Amino acid sequence: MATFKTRAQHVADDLRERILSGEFKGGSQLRQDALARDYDVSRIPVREALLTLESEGLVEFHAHRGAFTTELSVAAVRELFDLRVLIETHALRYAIPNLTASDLDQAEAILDQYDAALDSGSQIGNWGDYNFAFHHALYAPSGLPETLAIIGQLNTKAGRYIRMQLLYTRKIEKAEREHRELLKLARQGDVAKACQLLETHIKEAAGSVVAVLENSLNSA
Amino acid sequence: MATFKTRAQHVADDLRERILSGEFKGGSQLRQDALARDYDVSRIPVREALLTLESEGLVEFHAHRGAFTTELSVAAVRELFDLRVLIETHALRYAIPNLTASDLDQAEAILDQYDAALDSGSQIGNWGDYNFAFHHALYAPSGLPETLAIIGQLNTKAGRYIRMQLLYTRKIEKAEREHRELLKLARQGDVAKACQLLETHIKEAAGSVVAVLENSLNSA
DNA sequence: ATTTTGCATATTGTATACAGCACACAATTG
DNA sequence: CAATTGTGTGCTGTATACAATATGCAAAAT
Repeated sequence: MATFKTRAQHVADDLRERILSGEFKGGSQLRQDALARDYDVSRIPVREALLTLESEGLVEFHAHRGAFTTELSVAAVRELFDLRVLIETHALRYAIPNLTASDLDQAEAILDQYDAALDSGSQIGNWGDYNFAFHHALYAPSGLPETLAIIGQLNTKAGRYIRMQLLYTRKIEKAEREHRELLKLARQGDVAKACQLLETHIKEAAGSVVAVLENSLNSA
Repeated sequence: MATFKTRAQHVADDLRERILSGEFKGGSQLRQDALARDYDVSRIPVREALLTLESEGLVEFHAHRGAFTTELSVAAVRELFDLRVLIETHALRYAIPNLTASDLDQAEAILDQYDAALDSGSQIGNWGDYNFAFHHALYAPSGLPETLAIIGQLNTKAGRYIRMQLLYTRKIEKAEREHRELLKLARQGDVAKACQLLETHIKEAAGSVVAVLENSLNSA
């Protein structure tokens, strides 16, 4: 496959990472010229990258005024996480009957890998990526590509909030335990319980993000 | 607000219409140069338009090979319409308690407007737009912008299939009756029945699209 | 003092020009 | 003859250059 990556895609990938990491506050203007210098490219691939990020909901364009990072809001968190519950349980329901041993092992491997990284004292860094990789591994066997795409979208949009949570709370261990439990239920093929757990898993995450966010917005 | 429209946006809007209308078969290559001449602009806004359409799922980019319209598939129809049921009933559930008299009147006005256009013997043309406008009017009071955005996405993706259905079947009258009925249930505030009807409404549409599509793919 | 009008400037949006990759077909080698 | 490697062409991807718009500030008018 060797899928070639254009400069625009490189810029998009890196810039997405920077936005999710919180380098830019909500509502910051992203000047095309500055970014172009940053990445040592012309403004054209930068514009294309910004368009991509716009479609992902991380950035908004205003004609002749440029691109701004989208604002964070409590309402958006609530909505995004509600949608995650709705759609991810849907995907999980379809996926569980199709899960092969290899699928389950792969999902477990992701958890182990992350545990190892965590024990070695390294920084959380891209926990969000591990988190999504695990969830994705569970849903993928559903054989529903459009659904997976939307789940991916929701997770990139929610990514900024998830990072916030991890930065300001210490819920990772709890999430990890729930992941293990979720995997166990999936292994047993218990659709109802697995979906139930997934629902509370996501809703609790939403709760702590809202707490963090309300705090940070009040103090601002 | 007077939102300025860039050339890229104009091209995107028109091209989307052309793709949805079926002017391009699935998998057709969209040559940037030709489109640029078509719209009398340079290739840059064309590229940006194509990127927008890619994010909407109507087009796919392959590096250095260009943009192609996405392929149609029965599996995609099933999935997209299932998602519509899941998410649109969710939105409707939240919207109904918030519906004001003015909201309901507005929705009804859309139906009347369409009936008038239909009686005057004009072509179906943009029935898809009316259809979406009506659904959107019902969901908007849910106050869930992210959810509405996803519903919009699903509808543009499904748009190609919906047009197909209308072109090859005579189900519009039936759909219109169901719309009236849906509006009535919404007025009564009967969430359960309204969601039930919406579900069968969408599922039946899916069924007839699948029938059309299987036919057309077999004969190809 | 407050509002309004005009200009200056910075930044975006687009056209034009060029570089680079992919595919097809010819040439070459075993 | 088959497989493989060169080479040319057409298109995409990107840089550079230019046009057009929004914003801020200063000057003028009420």
